[in-house]
Amino acid sequence: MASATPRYRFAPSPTGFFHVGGARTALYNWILALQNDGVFVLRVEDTDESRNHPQWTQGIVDALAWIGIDSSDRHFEGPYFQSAYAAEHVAAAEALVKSGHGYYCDLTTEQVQQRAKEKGLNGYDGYSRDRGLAPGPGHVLRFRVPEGQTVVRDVVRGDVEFANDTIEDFVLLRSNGSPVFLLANVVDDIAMNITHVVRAEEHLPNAPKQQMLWNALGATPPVWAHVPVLVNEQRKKLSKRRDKVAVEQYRQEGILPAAMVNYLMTLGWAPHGDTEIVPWSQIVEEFKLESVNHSPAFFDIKKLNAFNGEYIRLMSLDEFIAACQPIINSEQVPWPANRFDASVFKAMAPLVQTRVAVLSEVPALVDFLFMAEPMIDEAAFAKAFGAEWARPTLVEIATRFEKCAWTADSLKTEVEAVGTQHDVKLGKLQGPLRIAITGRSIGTPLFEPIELLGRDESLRRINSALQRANR
RNA sequence: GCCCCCAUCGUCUAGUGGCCUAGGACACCACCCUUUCAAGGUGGCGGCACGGGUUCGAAUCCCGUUGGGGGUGCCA
Repeated sequence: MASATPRYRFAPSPTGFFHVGGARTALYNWILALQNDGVFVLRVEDTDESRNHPQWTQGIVDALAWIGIDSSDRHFEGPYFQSAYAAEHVAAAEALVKSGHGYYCDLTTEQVQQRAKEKGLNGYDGYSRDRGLAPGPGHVLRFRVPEGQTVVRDVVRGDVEFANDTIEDFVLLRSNGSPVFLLANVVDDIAMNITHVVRAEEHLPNAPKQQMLWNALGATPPVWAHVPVLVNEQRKKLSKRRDKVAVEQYRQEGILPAAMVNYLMTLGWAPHGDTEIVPWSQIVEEFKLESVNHSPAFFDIKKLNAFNGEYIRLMSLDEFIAACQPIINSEQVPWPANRFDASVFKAMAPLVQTRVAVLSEVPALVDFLFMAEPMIDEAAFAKAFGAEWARPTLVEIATRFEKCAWTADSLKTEVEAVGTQHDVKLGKLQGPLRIAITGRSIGTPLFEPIELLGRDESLRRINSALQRANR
């Protein structure tokens, strides 16, 4: 038998943002498609056409592109929107009635619950199974769940057995005639020749129902794989309301796509060896669905940031500067655009590169160079000028700065000389100077930016700080 | 209620019966380096949920308990 091209479908719902959990599932599907020369099929899942906001679908495509899933690649197909197949969904339902797998029922939700309660059952009792009702207003179409058991062969979990009598005759068509998601999903998968369904574990309880539908529709069920969900610190499934889940947001804050991808891939799976920071090529080479974990993983932003810091430090200086551009040029930046100086930034870049975990931290390390006045941290200022040596030493530093050579090295030498005279270590002595120049008590090494700032402006800031301290 | 899944340091994981007095990473702590802060280096803290089996031998296999999570819609 000739083996067909494997087709992996990725089916996010159009919620207006792209979930990090979805990103990981997408990555799994994508890697599998690459490994097996298969196709990654993107189908946005919603049977309600009114929710097909093109910009949402585009947002998903963009987010996928950001993590390296390129819609122009030959392994990529789509995007499709589910409701485009609505007619086929209904046709499939009708076929199921003909073949005896479906039947109509006129009970309302309340009536179903009432009967279940009276009989001590869990769900629908099959009341209309043999009543031979015709389609009509108020009639839903239900699936006739057969006797026996359904075994879902799951690549990550092994065989999962469900006793069919614990599965009620579920609804296929609503009383208004519209297909439910479960049916639409299966019909689409069959129509698109999907061979592998790799999705989050929360869908596992639906798998037996879907598998029964595949069979009833005369198709061979796909290979199933239910991967563990991502959870928050409370061990609850990540949700938009409680947790930071939108990949767009991480992107905006300056998480590098490679770091995001690498981190995501260490959740529920691990590359060989003692290092977790590995190149994409190694991930593609080594990843195996079979070795994906069974238990939920906590999405740890701290660790993501640590990975990102690693990736930032792995970059060449030019790459780092290039990566900073979106942040540096964004409107969020505290300095006026016309004061920004690319050559100054370039000179600072090496000092900045080892000091940030995410790119959004970059502006705070260089902003004082591009602003007319540094933003003074009052608490830090008060503390730095609290020492009795603070003002006199800074006055001396200013005096020396007026005539010394204007290079970082000689600036440092001058400050050290003042320190020797007053018996204050450089580490402490630079405190008031740093506040005067940068407005903060921490930051990059000091003398390089002072050199960059120039003699006049540096002296002006020192004197301004001295005046402030005298108030 | 019913069904399903899960269980190794705080977190993410390695581990598929002897290589495990359980390895790595993040976080945390200490020290070194140092111009503050980082980065880097060195070291430290810290775990097989519990109880029964099976076996010469169990983190690894089986059963149970407990604990977590998910599903159970005429939502997707």
